[in-house]
Amino acid sequence: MAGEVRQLDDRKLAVLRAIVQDYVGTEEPVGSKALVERHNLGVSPATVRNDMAALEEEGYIHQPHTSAGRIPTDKGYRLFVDKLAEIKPMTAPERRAIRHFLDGAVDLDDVVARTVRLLAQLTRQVAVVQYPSLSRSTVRHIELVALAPAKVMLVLITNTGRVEQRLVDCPGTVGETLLADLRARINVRAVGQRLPDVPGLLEELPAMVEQADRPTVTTVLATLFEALAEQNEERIMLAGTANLTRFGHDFPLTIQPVLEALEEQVVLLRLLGETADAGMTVRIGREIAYEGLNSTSVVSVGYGSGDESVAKLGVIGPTRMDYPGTMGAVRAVARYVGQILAES
Amino acid sequence: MAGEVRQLDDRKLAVLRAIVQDYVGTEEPVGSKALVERHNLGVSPATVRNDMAALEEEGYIHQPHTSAGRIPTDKGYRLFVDKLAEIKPMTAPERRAIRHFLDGAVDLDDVVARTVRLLAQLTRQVAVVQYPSLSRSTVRHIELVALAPAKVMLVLITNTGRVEQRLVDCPGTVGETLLADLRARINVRAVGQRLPDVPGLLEELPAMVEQADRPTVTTVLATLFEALAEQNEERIMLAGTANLTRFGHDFPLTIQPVLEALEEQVVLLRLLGETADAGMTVRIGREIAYEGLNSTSVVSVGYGSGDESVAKLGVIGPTRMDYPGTMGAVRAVARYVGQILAES
DNA sequence: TTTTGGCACTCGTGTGTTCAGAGTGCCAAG
DNA sequence: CTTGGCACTCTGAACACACGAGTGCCAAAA
Repeated sequence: MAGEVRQLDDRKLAVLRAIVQDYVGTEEPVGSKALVERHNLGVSPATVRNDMAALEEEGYIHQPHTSAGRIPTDKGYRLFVDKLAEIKPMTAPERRAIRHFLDGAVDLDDVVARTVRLLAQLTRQVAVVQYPSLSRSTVRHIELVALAPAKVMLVLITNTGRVEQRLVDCPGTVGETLLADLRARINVRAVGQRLPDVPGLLEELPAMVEQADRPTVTTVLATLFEALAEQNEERIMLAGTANLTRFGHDFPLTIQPVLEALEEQVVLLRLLGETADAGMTVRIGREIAYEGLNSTSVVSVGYGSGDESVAKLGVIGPTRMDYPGTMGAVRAVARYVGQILAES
Repeated sequence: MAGEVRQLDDRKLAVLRAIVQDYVGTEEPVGSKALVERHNLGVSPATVRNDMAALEEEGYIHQPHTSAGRIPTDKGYRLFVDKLAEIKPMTAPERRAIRHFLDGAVDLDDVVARTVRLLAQLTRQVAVVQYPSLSRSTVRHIELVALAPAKVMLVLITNTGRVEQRLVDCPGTVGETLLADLRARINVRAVGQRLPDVPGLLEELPAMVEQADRPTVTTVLATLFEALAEQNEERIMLAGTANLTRFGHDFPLTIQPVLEALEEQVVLLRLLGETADAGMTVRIGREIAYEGLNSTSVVSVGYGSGDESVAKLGVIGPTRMDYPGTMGAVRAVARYVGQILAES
């Protein structure tokens, strides 16, 4: 085959870039004449028309009706994002605003709440932030408290500031000595470890205590493991749904499936879950597995306290979105949230 | 004045009722002819027209344009709700479905989540459920745990299953004896009490410990009081926003302010807060204080584990909603949630 | 006094027509 | 390969027009 992807010369790429930029700006199909007027391409409309024909042939753009301008296709946006666009860095005032906005947060809930609102405001789209998930974070402290002779409260504190507690009904009375011993043994092994690794590190514990205490220890550990494994606890926060009103002109049809998708935590979690661990992920239109979101694009990225990403955040908007700007905002916000988490 | 509210005779009321019912069903202005056809009023269209003129005179209905049918005004809906409508009880299968749907809940979060989804589905509108609020509930247990020499974790467990925890930085080292003493004293006084009453009951505590420990005790208590008072923690859960797409035909204009309002937890909290403690509250259109919701109606009611209402839940929909049905669903769901909470 | 039928009037909606403008594709010349 | 010219297509706005639903009013009937 003479090149499965026919090579597009530079000018054609420039034309595509211009089309994307103009269409994102005006929301209207863009014609050859308007193009040469707004961008100094140094060629005539006729030339641009030829290029457009080629681009359409390759599936990067298409026209709604015969006598209309061109609109980028999903494939066109894809090429734009991959090859033609630079992530737009935030301006200094914007960075200040972000910092200022996030610095006021008092606890983890507040950090997430502020982040999601900020992101929605910055991008003027729908923002989604996943709570720092247990499975990626590490143990800061594990506490055992006797509430009654055979009742123990277990508290798990993670490095992301999350606290989980469980009540444990033990098979027999639990002495304060045993509890203190257990507490010490658990913490010395678990603190600083990633949550999924903890069970493995505590396997040997039952064997280390007196025969009589084993059932108790096993019970406590079982509850702890359960708390550690609790994947259901992956929560998500949403903001900016009002921005959906700026979606398109053909309203209810476009917006309803999106609203429905946004109500399904499961869908959103999977959406964020598919984000690459490193770098930013952009999914465009049909690339999105969930059908209801087929006319949207998702820009998402991981964030975390160290270099490690502990959760994801992102933005959902129309495929016709300002990719460079959105990507810049998403990246910047993720960074700052990471810093905030690291500090606390 | 010869009666500031002119008496409307029975037939006029029947006409109003018919207008409301038809308009809710068809979403289109209803004319005199259509009315006599669908409801057997036993009079001619001309008579109905006279009644309509009277109703319009009194402000219960109005016509969008000269040659159109009539639409109920907020005042008309108000009269309908107050005098003309009976709350529609749930059918047996519906009740079974509600019960079945809510019975699977595993914890408080889950109860609220299921409730709000159920309500949205049942009414096909936007549902709002407030978490059982701290201020109405009572203390089940308060726990103090030493995490470090001068660091104490405070855990507050309420009868509604809610858990709040706080880290306390103490002015000096905290001995285990002091902590145990404090824990016992606090619990003996606070357990079973309503949250707002607790501070008053613990006032005397600092005076009961040794001089040297007073700062510590004061600090711990301050944090506890803060947690108790935390009104911000009044959380809300939302579902059914996709139902907004069935709002009206003049889309973005109607829906945007509503979406914005729904994002403001504060607005929703105030909205629910204004619900009467006993009985169901229906607010219609302009009766709602918040401007963005002026073209909606809110049906809300308190729910709780005992006779006591601990929180509110409700539904937000277009003023043109099926009031009897919505009120029936809201009442039924509130009852069942109350039962579920009482059981757990 | 209330109800009813009749009638003229109003006005929104849907339909068809026209027209201008934007945009294209193609072709032949530069 | 680029460009200007040209014929062609198609949308959307503007306009006219007829239809029909619905009204208000009035005089007669109950």
